Amino acid sequence: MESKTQMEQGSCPKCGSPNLIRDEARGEVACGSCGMVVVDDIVDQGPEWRAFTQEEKRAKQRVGAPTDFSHFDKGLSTVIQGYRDASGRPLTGEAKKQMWRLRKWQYRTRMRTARHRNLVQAMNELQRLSEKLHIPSSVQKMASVIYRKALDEDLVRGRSISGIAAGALYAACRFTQTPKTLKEIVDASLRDRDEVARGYRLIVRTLKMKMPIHDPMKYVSKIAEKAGISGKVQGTAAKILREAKRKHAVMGKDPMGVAAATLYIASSKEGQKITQKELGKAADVTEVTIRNRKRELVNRLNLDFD
DNA sequence: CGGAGTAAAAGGCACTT
DNA sequence: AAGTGACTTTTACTCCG
Repeated sequence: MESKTQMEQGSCPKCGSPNLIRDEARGEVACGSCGMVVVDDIVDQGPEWRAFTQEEKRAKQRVGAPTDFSHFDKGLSTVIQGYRDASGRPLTGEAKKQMWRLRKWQYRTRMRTARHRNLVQAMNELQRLSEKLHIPSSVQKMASVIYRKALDEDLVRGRSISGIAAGALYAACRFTQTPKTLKEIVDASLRDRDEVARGYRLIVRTLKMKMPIHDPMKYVSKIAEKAGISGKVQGTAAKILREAKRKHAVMGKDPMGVAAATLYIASSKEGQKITQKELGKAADVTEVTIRNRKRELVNRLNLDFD
């Protein structure tokens, strides 16, 4: 990841130095002399470009850090504190009570706006990811509900919004059996695999989500479409897969590999041969994996295979 | 070239410390 | 968060038709 920094117009409000540095990667402008962060909410939401093909998308894609709202009040807010007046005398009675109420409300509104800003950012990220990955809006909605819950459970504190958001989206996909791999989401995300996976795991654990088992069936049509395989072959593949599931031959294996292998068997059975290489490319697995799954399936299901 | 198969390296994941 | 161990996939290679 590249971290671009450049000089910025203006001067530091704290020390007056004109030596301001703009850091794109962190999304902030800081003073080069005293280090004070002057602006920390440079907006960098989704991409400003458009792409019409996957290749173009991949080529144009860059990585940039999201807006950092860790200082949601930009360090400028005043905290009403102490029970003394301006000249240092202790407050009494009515004034003290009033002060307490003020503080309470200030605290509440502050929390609310913090939460609100966090949500705005998270929703933007969910929107961006969903669009990029062509995720149905119902699933996106579910992801935002999950994110809200995660926020209420205080799971986001100390972690990145985009990481938890990507985790929530993956959770929504798994829950609704939407065929998206973790890898796909990670590739679209600003965060790395570890972070997204961690977020996902955390969400599943704390929200006690009961995930349906990863069903290779869901990937059959997806891979078939990508590889240009006919519906007839898909049907045959589905039949093989059902039988395989009945014999518990698919557990613990990469669902993509299993789906690709059944499609391979089905297509040669139907006389519409497709190479393992092509199939592997569509399913994002290697030929070896397809071979291994294929061998396993042929053995377990006693299929006759030339 | 497409495919079968294998050993070794590398990659998840569920677990502990 | 880093280490461990069982397990899976990938890499790289050989051999076959």
